[in-house]
Amino acid sequence: MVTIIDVARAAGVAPSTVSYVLSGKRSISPQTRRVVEQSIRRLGYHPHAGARSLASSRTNVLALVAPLREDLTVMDFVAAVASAARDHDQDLLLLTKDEGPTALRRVISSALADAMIVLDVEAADPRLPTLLALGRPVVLIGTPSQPTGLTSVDLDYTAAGERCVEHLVDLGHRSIGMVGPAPAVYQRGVNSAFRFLRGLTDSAQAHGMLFRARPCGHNYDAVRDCLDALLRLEPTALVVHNESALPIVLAELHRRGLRVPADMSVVAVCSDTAATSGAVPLTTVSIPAAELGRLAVEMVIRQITGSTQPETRLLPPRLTPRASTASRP
Amino acid sequence: MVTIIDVARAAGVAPSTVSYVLSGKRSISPQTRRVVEQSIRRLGYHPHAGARSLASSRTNVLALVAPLREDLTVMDFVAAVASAARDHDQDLLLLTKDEGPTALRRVISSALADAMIVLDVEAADPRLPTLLALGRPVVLIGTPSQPTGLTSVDLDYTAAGERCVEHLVDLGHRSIGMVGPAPAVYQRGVNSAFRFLRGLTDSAQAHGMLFRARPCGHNYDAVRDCLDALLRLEPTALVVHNESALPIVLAELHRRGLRVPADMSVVAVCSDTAATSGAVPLTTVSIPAAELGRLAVEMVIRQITGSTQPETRLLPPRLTPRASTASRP
DNA sequence: CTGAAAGCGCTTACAG
DNA sequence: CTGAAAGCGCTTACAG
Repeated sequence: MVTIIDVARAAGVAPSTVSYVLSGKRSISPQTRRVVEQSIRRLGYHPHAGARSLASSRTNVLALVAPLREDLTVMDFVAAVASAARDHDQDLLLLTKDEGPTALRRVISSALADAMIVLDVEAADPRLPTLLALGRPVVLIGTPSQPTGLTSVDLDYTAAGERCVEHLVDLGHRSIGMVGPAPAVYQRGVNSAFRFLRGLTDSAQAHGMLFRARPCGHNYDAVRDCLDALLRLEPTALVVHNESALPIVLAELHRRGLRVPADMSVVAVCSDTAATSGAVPLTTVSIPAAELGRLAVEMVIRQITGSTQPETRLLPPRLTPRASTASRP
Repeated sequence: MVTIIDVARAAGVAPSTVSYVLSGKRSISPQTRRVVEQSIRRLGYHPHAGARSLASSRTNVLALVAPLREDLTVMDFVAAVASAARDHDQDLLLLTKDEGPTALRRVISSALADAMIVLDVEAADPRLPTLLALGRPVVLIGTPSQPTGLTSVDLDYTAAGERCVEHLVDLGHRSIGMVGPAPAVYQRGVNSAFRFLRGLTDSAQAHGMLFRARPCGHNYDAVRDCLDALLRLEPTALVVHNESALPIVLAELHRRGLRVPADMSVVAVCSDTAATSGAVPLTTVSIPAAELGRLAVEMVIRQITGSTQPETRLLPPRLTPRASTASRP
């Protein structure tokens, strides 16, 4: 292995000088810098991460705690965080949600990472106290129901609900049904589910609209039952907050002879990919995974480099009208 | 931070003894072991990963190089590798495919990981020479077209193609259409695409069946065109090797008044989740992501701990009959 | 069965 | 603007 001593010898300088060229922590004469950089390149030198971490107590590694279920949105977040991390010269350690609080403690205590980004936080999440106790830089993607003293970023789901209703009001709709996340999601206390529902409900009421919401599993029977229940109110529009159920919902509307958007408008909350891969491009409030991931990395790095106050950042929703919504039939 | 010296002091032994208790690399008296383990627990000691890596030249970290696109199967692989890694007390560093060969060199040279698991290898993959030159433990998930001197695991796609045809032959079908991966997949030279097609083609010919295959993008227009082309042969069965296009294919068959399986049998190559989330549970040859991920981790660890010969391991396909295939109409 | 000590490859005060 | 040296927290021969 090529060490800093090899580079120093090749460049005719002290190892510390090589270190300072690399870190930029003190001024180096242009000639010295040039010679050192040349040697680094010529020898293919890469600093030993462990040695660096031992000496500096910085790993330049971020840990991402993700729920590794089959879910395109999760994949979006992982991709966004990975790419943002690299843009900031950080590597990414991947932890799975089911490893629980002990894994977080282990990773921080053994100096495998400097900071954590945590996806899919639940209402009474057992990792929250641990995260707080660790006293390390943390950013949650998602919003816990209680203030936790931790920094978080999320889509403003309340505003997203309102935005959906406004869009449908503008199109003249008077009755809306909502296909929600699976019952398990509500049981786990995933806050975004409640906030989106709240936004819809309040806004529907404010506009004097008929509104009914149902949780919905993502298998055929669950979707059929859900639609049976919703269609009793004779809605002319459906809001779907369940990416996995989405294709089934569309297939089932079709089966019932309800054309989108002629007979039924559909607004979905999902990734743009999911929205545009079906037969009819869907009007969406998209989950800005790329932006949230990037933001999370930036905020966690700000915490690493200087101390900051815990804050909650909610991104405003953006509704993109596509072919699945139209004026009330 | 709690160090090995703190533990040693608390237990009244030398630091080296604590180290040996942890590693099990020499015999320790039961009393000493007990006292040391107690101190470790009481103090909440976690060895410093960097220090350990520096002293032992082992990181206990595996690097996974994944294509982070929106794809449930990729997610399956990532989840499988992550969980298998933890079962072997390894942590996981996540690299993205688009970081290219330099990232691999960087990670190995700077001792961030001991070994690599690489997904989504292409025919003329620029990472292959680098991987070989690194001389580190590597397992590819997928099969390069040329023998590379690297170990790999994959589904036996040729056999998978044959299996699909046999299943349909048994049901009396005489004409089969195949909805393939996107043209870009063939252009990238993803070997599994060619091998699956080969298996289908050869087997169809051997059974004297009509067979036509088409690559297919995963948007509505592409699917419509693809089906237009395939249906000219009046197939009674479709094999779909394109998870993203799958829901669109089903929707489009429906639109054309073709009932599954009454008018058209469908066999899909995809994850079980994708197969069972639609209105009709699909007959599949499933991609055994969990098994492949686990196997890859085991093989790479075998390489780390003792040297081994490069080998290629192909898992036999398993066809699961579900509701989407039936006897020829 | 256990200890004392060298050494892994860096960073960073200390000194000039 | 640069160097010599201590020290980060482990592991592992060496010794007994």
